Amino acid sequence: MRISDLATSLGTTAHAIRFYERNGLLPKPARGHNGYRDYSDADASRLRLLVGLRQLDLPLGQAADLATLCAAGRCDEVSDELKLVLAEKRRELARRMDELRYLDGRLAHLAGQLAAGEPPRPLIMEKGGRT
Amino acid sequence: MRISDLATSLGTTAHAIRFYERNGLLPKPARGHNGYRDYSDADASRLRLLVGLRQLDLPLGQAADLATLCAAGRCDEVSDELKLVLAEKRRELARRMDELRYLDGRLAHLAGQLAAGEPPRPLIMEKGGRT
DNA sequence: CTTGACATTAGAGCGGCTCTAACGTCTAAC
DNA sequence: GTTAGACGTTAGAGCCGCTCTAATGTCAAG
Repeated sequence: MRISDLATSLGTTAHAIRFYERNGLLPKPARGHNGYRDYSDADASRLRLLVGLRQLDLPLGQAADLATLCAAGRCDEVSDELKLVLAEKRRELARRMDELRYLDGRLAHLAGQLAAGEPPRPLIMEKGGRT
Repeated sequence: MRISDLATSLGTTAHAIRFYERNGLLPKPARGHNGYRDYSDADASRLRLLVGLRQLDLPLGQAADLATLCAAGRCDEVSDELKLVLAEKRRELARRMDELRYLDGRLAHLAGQLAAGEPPRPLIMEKGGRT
């Protein structure tokens, strides 16, 4: 299987796959007589796991480590690790959502001020303003 | 006013301020006899606006442009521009929140599967799997 | 034979800082 | 007068995760 077929089938790009390989996150695949990368099914499922974990927004290094572990036949350990990782990820996500909600509140407030012709106080201080 | 006083008073860092200057986003301030940067009140309020806009998560370049415009005495134009920018930003924020919610749903689902001892299907395919 | 789509590589670029190294200068205490 | 420690200066590398480019090679179809 060639690189862009693999990329397409997993919803990523050939560029990204080469990037992973360059950075040692994927093993170097076999090469055809022309030098093109030739991916086995095992290569493909390893990459599928990596891509899947990335889609869960795990850091690339962590995703790669887990994919490696699973490729080494220790998928059970991956599952255990994943339980912890997912829980932490959800907490992080909750924090992030709070931040976004807070920011949206600020934007809404500011937009209201601007619409009413008020000066956006937190941003612009009047020249002579004493307080 | 020296750089780290300014930084502290605006909730940013001396590093960041120098970074802005290096990249032409802020004018070069006066220097004391020792070569230290010496910021005027006008410098400070310009930076305050820049920092404030950054806290609204506007892109740095855009924040700097608006701060420059306001420093040039055209704060009214800034207000007008800001109305549009904020509206777009809120739409972007809404999209982002949707993404996070979707991701959280996936994580929750997957965590449930793992807790039940099921294989995390979208990630790991069985060897002999025919479908 | 040509066209066009694929492949190869190393390396730069993105945003927005953050940090480092290697150095100069100020202030206060002794 | 000297010393310690907190500040300042600079240019440049590092972070993340790609994304894109340039310059070149290979292949299948018409």
